[in-house]
Amino acid sequence: MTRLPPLHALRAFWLVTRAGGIRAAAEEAGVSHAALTQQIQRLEGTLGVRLFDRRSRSLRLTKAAEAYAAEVDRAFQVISAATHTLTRRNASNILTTHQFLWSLD
Amino acid sequence: MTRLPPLHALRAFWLVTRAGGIRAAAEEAGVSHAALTQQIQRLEGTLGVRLFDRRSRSLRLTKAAEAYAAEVDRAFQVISAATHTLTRRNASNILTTHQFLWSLD
DNA sequence: CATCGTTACGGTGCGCGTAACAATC
DNA sequence: GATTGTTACGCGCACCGTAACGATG
Repeated sequence: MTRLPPLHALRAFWLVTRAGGIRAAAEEAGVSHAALTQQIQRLEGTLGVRLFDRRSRSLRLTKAAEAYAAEVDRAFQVISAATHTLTRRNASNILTTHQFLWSLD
Repeated sequence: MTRLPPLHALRAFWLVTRAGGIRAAAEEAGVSHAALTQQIQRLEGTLGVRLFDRRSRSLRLTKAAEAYAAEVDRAFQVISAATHTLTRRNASNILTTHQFLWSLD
């Protein structure tokens, strides 16, 4: 049985865990922090699992979410690397402004 | 530099490569075949790479796309497995009808 | 003529931004 | 008061369905 979570929400989760915070992740990815908050709430809702401990004004991964974050990171890096090798250099001119969001250094 | 393609389009690509055809993939995933066609066109457009050879009325992976399909398959299986272990059994009742689409056996 | 992929056309909810808020350092 | 995450509100297009089409075995 193969069932995927909402992928854009998963991407937001991935960015936040990498950056260590919502606002940092938002700036890196070029999106608003409100968007990331919504996506993470959606992910927690659909999974039925609390992914972050809200402590004061910072986020920390739940124990259950730590292993998950590691696997998600692995998966997105695979996708990123494969996409990069596929499109040597003929892609950047076709991407719309919307795809240019969500690109990190 | 980390840049992700449109993830729903990538998911469609994944389904089609697994099922060996658009209509088969659509039936498996519980979506319309027209939706899959659109997603794959979007993916090819944003990547700037032709992923399938259209021969008569069947699809065959391009040489360039073969390695890509393998990596994409790996990534989605990682996500699927990790999500499954994270949500032992407390998730299925929260999923909306929309998430129930795109679930395979 | 049954089945394939593509195209045409609309509707709707997801994904996003802007702007405000509450809370901690 | 500077900075954090959250909430409120609204907009546009990505995403999907239905229905028709052209083409091949």
